[in-house]
Amino acid sequence: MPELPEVEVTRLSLADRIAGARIESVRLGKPLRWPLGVVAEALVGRTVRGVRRRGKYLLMDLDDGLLLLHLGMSGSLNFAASQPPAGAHDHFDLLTDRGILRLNDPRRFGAVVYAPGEDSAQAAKLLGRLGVEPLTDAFDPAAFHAGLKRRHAPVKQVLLAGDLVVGVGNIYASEALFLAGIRPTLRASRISRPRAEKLRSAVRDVLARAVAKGGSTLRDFSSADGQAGYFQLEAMVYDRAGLPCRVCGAAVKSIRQGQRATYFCPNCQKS
DNA sequence: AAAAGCCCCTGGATGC
DNA sequence: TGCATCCAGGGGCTTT
Repeated sequence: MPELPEVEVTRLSLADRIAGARIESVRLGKPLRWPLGVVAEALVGRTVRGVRRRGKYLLMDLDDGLLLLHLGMSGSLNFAASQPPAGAHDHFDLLTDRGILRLNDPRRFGAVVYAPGEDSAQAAKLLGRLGVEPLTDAFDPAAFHAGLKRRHAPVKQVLLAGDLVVGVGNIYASEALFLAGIRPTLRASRISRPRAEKLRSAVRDVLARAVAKGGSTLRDFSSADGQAGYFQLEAMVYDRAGLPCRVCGAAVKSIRQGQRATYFCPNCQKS
């Protein structure tokens, strides 16, 4: 589920409502990617200052420290005045004086990490390897092209890796490459400057439009106020294997790259 | 340094 | 109906 648009939509649906909330208690379900353990007690009494996003991480600024949330493959947040009894996949509740923030994550690839201060080694390690934010001016054509030049892997996998540019997951990588007319298997280093600029624009365009549509709800994503996303209805190639390309009518192809499905139009993306 | 695999986990869809 | 197999929006870690 959650690529940059879904995480950003979650943030937008949550930030204003939770800002200023005082944490009263924490409920833990099964362990997520890393067990939060007794550290949960350190959260009690803290106040939430705001919510930022870095790549696919949500960063909750506290009056003392930082709480990192990652939705993994199947996670979603819900923030409401009250919550039903915790279900089998509700693994983290933050009970505050403004409502309860609940993380539901069936596959448990998500994570909650508490960074007590600026010096949290774990947080620094996780955030330190992240590439540039695609929707900011820091995502500039020259640097992006130079980064691609340095990589010999297929461009789809370079986009997914997240160390050059963050936030592009499996849906939006295929979509951006379609918009740019680039074959996903093309080695990143072989992309010309003009095509790199086209790809940069495509990445920004598809991510921004997906945020505007509330993200993509493939099975169960919803924002923190329960809204589904609708961008999946506009997908040009993702999950459309065998169906006609919306531009030229050729059959969309599906291949596997690094154990993930990739979709492209063999006619619109010749190289 | 970069690339390629492996693995974490659960549930839904498909096929026999 | 039951059971096995494959696949799914991510990414950290280990091995080449």
